[in-house]
Amino acid sequence: MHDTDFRVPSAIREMRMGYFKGGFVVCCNTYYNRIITLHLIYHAINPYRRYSELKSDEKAAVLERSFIFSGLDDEDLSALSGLCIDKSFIPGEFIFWDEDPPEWFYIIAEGQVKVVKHSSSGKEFIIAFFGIGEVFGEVAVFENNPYPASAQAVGEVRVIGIRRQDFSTFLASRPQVALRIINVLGGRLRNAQDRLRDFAGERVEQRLAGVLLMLSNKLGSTLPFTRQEIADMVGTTTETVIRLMSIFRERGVIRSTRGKIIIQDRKKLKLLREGPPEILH
Amino acid sequence: MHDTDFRVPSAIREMRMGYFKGGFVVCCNTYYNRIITLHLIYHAINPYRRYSELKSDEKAAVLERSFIFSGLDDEDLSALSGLCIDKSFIPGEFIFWDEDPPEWFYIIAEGQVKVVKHSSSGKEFIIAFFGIGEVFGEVAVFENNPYPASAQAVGEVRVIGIRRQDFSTFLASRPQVALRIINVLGGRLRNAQDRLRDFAGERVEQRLAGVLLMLSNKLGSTLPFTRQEIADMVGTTTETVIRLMSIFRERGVIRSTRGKIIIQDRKKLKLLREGPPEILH
DNA sequence: CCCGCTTTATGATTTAAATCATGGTGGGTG
DNA sequence: CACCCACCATGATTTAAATCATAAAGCGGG
Repeated sequence: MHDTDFRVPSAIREMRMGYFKGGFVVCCNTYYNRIITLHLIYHAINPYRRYSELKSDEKAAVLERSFIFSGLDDEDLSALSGLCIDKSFIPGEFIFWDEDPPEWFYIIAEGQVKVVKHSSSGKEFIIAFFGIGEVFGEVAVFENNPYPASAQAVGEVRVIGIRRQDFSTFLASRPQVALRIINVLGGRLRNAQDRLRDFAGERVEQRLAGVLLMLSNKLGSTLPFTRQEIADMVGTTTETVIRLMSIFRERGVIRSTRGKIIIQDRKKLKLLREGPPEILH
Repeated sequence: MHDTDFRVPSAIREMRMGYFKGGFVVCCNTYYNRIITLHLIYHAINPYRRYSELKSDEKAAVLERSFIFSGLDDEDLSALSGLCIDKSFIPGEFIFWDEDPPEWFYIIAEGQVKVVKHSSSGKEFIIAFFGIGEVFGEVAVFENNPYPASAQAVGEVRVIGIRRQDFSTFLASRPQVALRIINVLGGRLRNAQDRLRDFAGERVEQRLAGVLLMLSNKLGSTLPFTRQEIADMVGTTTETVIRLMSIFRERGVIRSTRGKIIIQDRKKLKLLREGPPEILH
């Protein structure tokens, strides 16, 4: 692990006034005669980051692997890859921050990225995980509004970035790419709305089951997450996740080791997501 | 209300048994040897609905008023309006159901539409309200997946519909419309993610304040909703909303009459949304 | 190999909100 | 007009989950 290790929630919990802690600056803000705590978290810039390590054809290969650009012909691909730069990030480093101006649009070449938001009380909520070939930061870029959330590297990450303006002009003359983007956005919107419904109506047990299923659809049956991270995705506390996971384990739904969860029985998990077990009695 | 035949939502089709209760039909379905109760709602079809009441240029006028199509020239507008039909719906009637195949893409010409989802326990959750000039059902259409939620008329509603296939071909050659749609989807995605964060991290009081603010941004300071509807948007119970609204009223944040809420003090509402009052002590 | 730190684990207590219960109110309708 | 029904209101009770507390198990580094 590098010397810059970022753990947000613990640092924020007891904050009242601005201070530095573990690479972060945590501050408070007065607003309408009341004190509202805001957390602005700075991060150290990776001193070893280098640009333009990938050759143009390597970039094109990455672009081609992504859903959005996979339909382009060679000419368009090379034109686009000429616009790209690549950046690498160390584990835990933030690629952009909530409220940052939307300069870049990113495609993941290597590693995984989590997109998070912090509630007013400082709790972290993981909106999404993205893997190789997926894009992120796109909403802000297309709307030309500040990023609506922060993006953080999970493990070593290498991304390809395209400037907002360059991408807009590229897009204006490629309707098929625009249609792909509409597809991606539609899928994400649907996903977000499903989760919304779950949050509004369902119990934590069901939401947990839903998140585990969603993750295993994406990553297979072995999930490299701690209970803490799962809790941040489900929107609950670590203790509650640990308790429920213990129950799941007793019932043979999952197995787990430190920092890893193995899903053993997807059928049972689906049942848990669907209905309250009380119906059985 | 007119009593006529039912249109059966596709989710109901594979149900085994069911019974009526207070306007609902409660169905049971066997699934992995367990009984899961689903509450699905039948509705009457408006027997008086007529098609093609609007003339072509009236349709064009509606299209032009919407954000998505406002940039089109007259030629495109008239081409598009030729593809449209219009339908009217009575209060409470469903325009489409969750899981229905996505045949139509709609623009609201008159009235308001709410998009809802039902949780596995049958509770309704209102995902969004749309007014004149706004589109809905678009996610399903672009993805060619079943509608992810149901759309229900609030009051008398008239919509303009475009067939999925027609719209796709129209879109393929109009990148500027595609860009508009990307914008709209982006905004909705951002909105959904904000709400997700709120649901995960914040207390009901804050979520209620957030929903009231969101609605008043859209509709002005007089909101034509019952406590029940607000509860469905916040994802809580009617009683809780009534209690909190009473407190809000005592504090001078809102006034209300039957089925109507008047926002008196937006600043206080913003405070309520932001932070837990405990910080004061 | 020990020390410190993160993760996992589990019990006890508290609390926010759901649920249950009961009653008032206003507005439309036969 | 009286009746019903949807809406608003409030109290009492229950419950799911957060919070508080404590500790064991893994793992990594000096």
